[in-house]
Amino acid sequence: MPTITLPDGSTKVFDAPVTAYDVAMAIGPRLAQAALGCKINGELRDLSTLIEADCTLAVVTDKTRDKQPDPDGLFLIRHSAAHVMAEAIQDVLGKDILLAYGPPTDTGFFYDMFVPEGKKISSDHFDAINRRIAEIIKEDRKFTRYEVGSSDAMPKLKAEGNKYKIDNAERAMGLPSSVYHGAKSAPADAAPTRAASLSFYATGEPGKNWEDLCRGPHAPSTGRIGVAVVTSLASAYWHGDENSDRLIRVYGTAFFTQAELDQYIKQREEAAKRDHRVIGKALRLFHIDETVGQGLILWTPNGSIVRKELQTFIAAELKKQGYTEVFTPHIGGLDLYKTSGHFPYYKDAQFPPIVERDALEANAGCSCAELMNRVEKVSPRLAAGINERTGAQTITSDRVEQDESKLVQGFMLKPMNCPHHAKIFASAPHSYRDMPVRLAEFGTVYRWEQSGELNGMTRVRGFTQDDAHLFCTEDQVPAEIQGCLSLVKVIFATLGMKDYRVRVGLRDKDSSKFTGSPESWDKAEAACVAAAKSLGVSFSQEPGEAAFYGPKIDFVVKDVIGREWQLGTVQVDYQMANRFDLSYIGPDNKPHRPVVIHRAPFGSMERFCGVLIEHFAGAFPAWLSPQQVRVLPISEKSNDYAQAVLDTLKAAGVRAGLDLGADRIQGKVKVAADEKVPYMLIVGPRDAESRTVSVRRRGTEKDLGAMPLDAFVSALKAEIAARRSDLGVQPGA
RNA sequence: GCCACCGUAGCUCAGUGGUAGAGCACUCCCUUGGUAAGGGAGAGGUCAAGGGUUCAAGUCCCUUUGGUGGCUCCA
Repeated sequence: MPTITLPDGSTKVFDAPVTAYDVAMAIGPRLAQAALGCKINGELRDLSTLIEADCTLAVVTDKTRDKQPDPDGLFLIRHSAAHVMAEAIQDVLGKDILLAYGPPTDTGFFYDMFVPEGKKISSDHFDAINRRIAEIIKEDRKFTRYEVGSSDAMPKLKAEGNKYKIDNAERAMGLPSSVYHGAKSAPADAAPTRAASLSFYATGEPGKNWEDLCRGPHAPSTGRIGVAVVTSLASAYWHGDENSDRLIRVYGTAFFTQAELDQYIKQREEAAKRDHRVIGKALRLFHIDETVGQGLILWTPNGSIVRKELQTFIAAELKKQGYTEVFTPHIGGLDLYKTSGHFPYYKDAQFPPIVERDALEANAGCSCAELMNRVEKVSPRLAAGINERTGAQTITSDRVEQDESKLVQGFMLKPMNCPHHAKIFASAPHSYRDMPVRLAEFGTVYRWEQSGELNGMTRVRGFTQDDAHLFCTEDQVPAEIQGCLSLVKVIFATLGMKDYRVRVGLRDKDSSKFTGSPESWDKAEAACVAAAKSLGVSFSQEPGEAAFYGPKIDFVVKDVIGREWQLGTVQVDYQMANRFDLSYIGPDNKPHRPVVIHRAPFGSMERFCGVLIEHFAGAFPAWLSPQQVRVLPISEKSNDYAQAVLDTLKAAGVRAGLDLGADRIQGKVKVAADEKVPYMLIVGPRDAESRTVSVRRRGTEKDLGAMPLDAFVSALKAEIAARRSDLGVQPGA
């Protein structure tokens, strides 16, 4: 006799087990008709689920109460659409395509599948697949769930011979895998549930229509999907394991209506226009040249202005916060990075070392492997020093070369700035009275990112961090973290950036893999959490995500196509001072280890500017715009006055341009608008006579009227000085 | 690094084995026009690079290189 509690708090009592559909029907036939599934005790389930015990139940339809598309409803139809797409693909390309795994995602769904040798799925097949999907939807076949006991299920699957499904089933039942032997094989304790039976979904009648091993839930029938299409292809590894089978991941999406799908496609097209790679090319902000190298940004004059203004702004804020600026070279000796620990542990992520010519000649007979060995080994003295200071076998004996004459010295393009900064700190004695020491540098670093990961300005191989290292006493850590975050807050607020989130990486308390005392960690973690809270944006605490040397705070933003990029980071480091033997003299007249805070709140100028281009869609505020004003004479008759206006603007320090082209004014306006110049000054004979300018602000349809040139200049200068994020200069203001 | 797709004028792109194309930008001429492109002419190409098939290759095949989407990675 289940008593069912509905979302409004009311209850319905039934004297026998009922399905969710029956409950919906009892509420109203129109609801039952609209129902796609249900949530029982908060868990999304099929509409046909039989309810035998008391529970809370919400009927899921295509819309929420406030008439928005229901995410749970979308989840249901997309999960179902994944099945329909898989069936369509097998109909078009053959049953020998083996299905692996097909879940819904935020924007649609995908299905991973194994395409046998000699077969191919390409975008040429999309039309045929989409036609078949539409047919299956039109057939409006019911999704029929049936369960098979574990003893019967495995023979059934083995008979079907799809090893991926067998693997999925074994995982679901907590059995050891009989077919997957990858490194990422699920450990026994990772099996969350041991299902007593397996569920299958037939798209129609079991045994007659297409079916798939699937946990569910699904929409009631294919007709309820609305509209579904296949969108793109990619590859993916089985269980994300690169040593395992490579599968084809087919992406698709589904919506309740064609109009919603059309809108989604339109949104994607609009977003693509904001892409920093597109805008960067159109507005000539940066250039990447294959002869220079992949992932290496050439900052063209326009982009350089944006970057320089940003750096000037950041540098001014740093100065207010008591930072001192330093400069360090782009390379450093190998021993520096052996001391810091960056080499050779992260050698795969670095450009290979630069070895002196003499050393190369002396080792000419060596194999490549032996040469690398001689480059990577550490001298006994360096190893002994590090091991003593870190109180552990940080440099293991197999990495030490006793015969120092065999060691090959060299340099590295620096992957990080901290070793150089540590050496600056160590170059002079420090008293506790001097602390904290805050060393800041727009430091350029180089990392060997995998070629497939490179992306415009957001993932590159050479980039300039807005880096600084704060050398402080243990007590100063919380205040310094807070300082880093208030800097982020000021700059994001100035730029009008609100859409970012914060991750706080905490240690895994059950692990012993961290350096520094637990008390220090607790204090630093509390300080990170408190600082993150103070930002007033969404933040998450992620245990186990700390670096081994300390907790950290990361700032994450999304690009126009929804990919997340980590911008800045603030990391507390209890290890570096040990490795570099850093110290300050305390009030007790004894040396103490400082704590180091690494912080690059905007990550890199490259990534930050890339994100900024998308944030503003290329329409920068006046203070950042490569060209702030363009003077447009109505005709050649006004060229002299236009030139005088330009000279006045330039004398005032404004970045101004002049369009003396043979175009009519309409053409000049169009070009200036396309180039997203903040202010156009249209000048003709009338303006020349009264020494005024007709101001047309970016984004307005017409000019805002004439104003005296001097008034415009002073208003614009004020706007620039204030780093306003919107355009405000207008006549009469 | 892996898989798929792509690379034609400065930019955006047509061109399915038979003489290399368009629009914009650029240069010149006409037009002197008050707010999102007036008109005309000209110039501009090793069709990413290399190799192969073919009487003939931008087009088909192979290799290299770069880009895009995804996977994996990211101190």
